[in-house]
Amino acid sequence: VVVHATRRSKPVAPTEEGVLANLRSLGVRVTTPRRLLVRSLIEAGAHRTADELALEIQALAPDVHLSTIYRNLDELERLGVVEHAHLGHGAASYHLSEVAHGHLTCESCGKTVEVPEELFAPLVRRAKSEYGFTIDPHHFAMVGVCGRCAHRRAEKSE
Amino acid sequence: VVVHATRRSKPVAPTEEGVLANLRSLGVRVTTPRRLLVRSLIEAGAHRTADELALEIQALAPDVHLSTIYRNLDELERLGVVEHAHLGHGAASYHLSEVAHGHLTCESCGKTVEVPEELFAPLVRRAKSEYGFTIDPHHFAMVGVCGRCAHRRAEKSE
DNA sequence: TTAAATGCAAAGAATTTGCATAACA
DNA sequence: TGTTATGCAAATTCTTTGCATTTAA
Repeated sequence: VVVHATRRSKPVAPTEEGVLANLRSLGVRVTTPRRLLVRSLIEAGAHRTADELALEIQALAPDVHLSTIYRNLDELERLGVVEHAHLGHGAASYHLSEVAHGHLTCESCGKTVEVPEELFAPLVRRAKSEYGFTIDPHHFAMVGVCGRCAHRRAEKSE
Repeated sequence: VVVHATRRSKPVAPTEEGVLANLRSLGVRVTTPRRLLVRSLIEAGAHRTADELALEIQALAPDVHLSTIYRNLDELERLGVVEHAHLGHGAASYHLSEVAHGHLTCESCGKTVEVPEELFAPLVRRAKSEYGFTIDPHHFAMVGVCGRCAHRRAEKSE
């Protein structure tokens, strides 16, 4: 479950045909599994594990194998069309590449909030100047506790 | 490999007997596997995967099983003596609980730099005020590229 | 027609669990 | 002595790989 916590001037929403045309231009063949994968990623509008994508795709084409999905996600990631992030202890989450953003994942309810990259700016800046380290703030989520769960916990302990 | 990038007033270094006494006081039995695990964690002074700990421990007591190490790490974590962090795609890293710190892990060379928690302060503050989200900055590393690797890459592309 | 992509089965890492046995307190 | 912890084997979860077959271009 992903809550989009930020309104920003959104890029033109990717379309299935647009993404596929892009793939064709990169010399990648357009196959049924790929078409369905792109479709699921667009419709998801959020993060999906390989397994979740498989379920959606297999509803339309039962033969598409999980390994094909993994292979295609890797391929699309190599091409810069897709990214994955680690939002917690379990499986990786995949989503179409868009405007850079970070992730806050609640340990308690599992929800992930997307936040604008600029929240990470001070951290990124200091890591660079003090440690020479260039942070990629997208790949691993910051984990913690969301407001609702914190509130619920506070009530419980009263 | 962990580079300690920060000098700070360090807490009293934990000793094997100290940690074990603490465990005893918590009603936990002191066994050979536990003693060796605590010893390895202290001597490591750094992050170790369960596997690495197993190798060190099995050099002294070959029968200690990896599952015992996982169970004990879980147990010690529940007691607050140990913490784990995800520094990249592979296995989790375990270390004794100490002063809170964050992790910067280089995707290129795999080295991890420990940085003081205060670097995360602005991010933590804004996540709290703008999204009601309480970040735990220790559990997942920020990944990126360290200065040395960035430098090496820059040279290569010249 | 032919290189690229697929489905399937099987392997692989990391971690967890069930259970009979061993050992701390 | 009575739990608690252990060793072992087997199961689980997530992901990758080898290979014969199919398919897009």
